[in-house]
Amino acid sequence: MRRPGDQQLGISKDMRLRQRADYVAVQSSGSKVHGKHLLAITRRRTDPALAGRLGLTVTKKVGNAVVRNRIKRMVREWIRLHGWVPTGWDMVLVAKDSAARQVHPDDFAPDLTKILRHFST
RNA sequence: CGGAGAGGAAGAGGCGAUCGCCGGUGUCCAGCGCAAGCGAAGACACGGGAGGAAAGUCCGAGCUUCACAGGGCAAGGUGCUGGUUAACGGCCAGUCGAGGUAACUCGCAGGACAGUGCAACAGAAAGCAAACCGCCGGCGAAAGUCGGUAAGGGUGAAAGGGUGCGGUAAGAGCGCACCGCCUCUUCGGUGACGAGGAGGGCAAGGAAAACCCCACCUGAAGCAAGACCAGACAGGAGUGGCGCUGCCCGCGCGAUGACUCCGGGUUGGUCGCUCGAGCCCGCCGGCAACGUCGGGCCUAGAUGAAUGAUCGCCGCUUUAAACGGUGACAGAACUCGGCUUAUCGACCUCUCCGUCGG
RNA sequence: GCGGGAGUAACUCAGUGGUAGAGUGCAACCUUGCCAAGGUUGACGUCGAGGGUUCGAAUCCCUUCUCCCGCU
Repeated sequence: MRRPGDQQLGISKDMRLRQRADYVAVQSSGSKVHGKHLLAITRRRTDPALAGRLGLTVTKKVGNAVVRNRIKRMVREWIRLHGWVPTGWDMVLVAKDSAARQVHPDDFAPDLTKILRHFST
């Protein structure tokens, strides 16, 4: 049971993008924010009360399976500890080649704080 | 002590805590049911959660579909022998050949008197052999010419047994000895083959990772296979056939059906999906690979795809010291048996060679 | 995950055991008052990488790397 006031840190299945159609919808009509290692594409959901959803795209060009998994885990962990995607939004993060050389979740902090600040404007 | 060879086993170092992710079991619970009971979503508790290569997809199988069972051709694969296995191109033991002082390692290791082709250039001649130079003999004053000759030179990757002695005009398996080769044969071995004996008197070269021949093996496709549920849509044209998909035979199916093309709709869910030729220990059989039997264990099942992050202590390591680093190759996708490739730092066992000491 | 295909000059491609070729491009020269076109000549290459078979390998065999395509 979650008590009122607690910060929610878990991420369930309805807080992630899980269908190809969702990715296509965000990538075709969302707005883009460039970072050093990441590209963010954000889009408002139809109902602003729905939970924020995150999708991660790391192509084979970036690295092998171990590298791609590590990038996803680091980015997902940082966002989980910093409030996740705001309610009512979808966001797709695309890793750039330089993301493969990062070794710690905080290495993505400059990009991700810039991206999260974008939601408030 | 130094050098070398063979094999084995384990590893994001260990313990604890917190925040998360994935699925499993149990409890509570809406609801269904007369009842026994079943049990959605969610919450809580308990325990589980990447590798030796999970990789490349190079082989072999299970499983599923192609209506059923079959014969022939074609195509492809394997290739010393004997075992092993569900099967294999794997593994084990041996044979032969090559390399190494040795331990040991490496080998696509059948057939070239079944046939067809190939060998550029060079060279006189390259596959029923052949006389350029040379050597020897006859004729001739000589140039030369006619013959003999494969020991020598030269060409070539390769020149039709090798070495030695005899022999001869010079030579030549022409003769002899040893080695090689071929045929027959004795003994040992399941066999590959080995050890010998007798004879032949050299004809029979290379290459089969050229075609091919021989022996053995193979139906095709693949979990995106395939089965079911829910939902959506709009039909039209053509072909006489279609099916285990290259061909033939045989067989079967077939006009509200089949196939092809155009157009339209969907891109959801459940099952398959993890208990299996499974893993560990022990006895016995076997040189071994492996097998019989007994006991114990349950060990990821995701689907935009889960193993991560933070903190404390200890260990290792870099450094003057650390608040630094924690390693290499690399991430399950139906499941097994192999092969191959990538790779860090240590550890253990056995063997060989050299040196010194006893 | 499964299935299939390709790597040869700067680019596009031939070459299927015997000296690596063509076109475009590049450089120099000729032609022109100058440029283009045309002509002549030239440089161009670890045949993706490693190992093997063969006297000899781009070609045959094995291993490996990179890229591309198809299947829900």
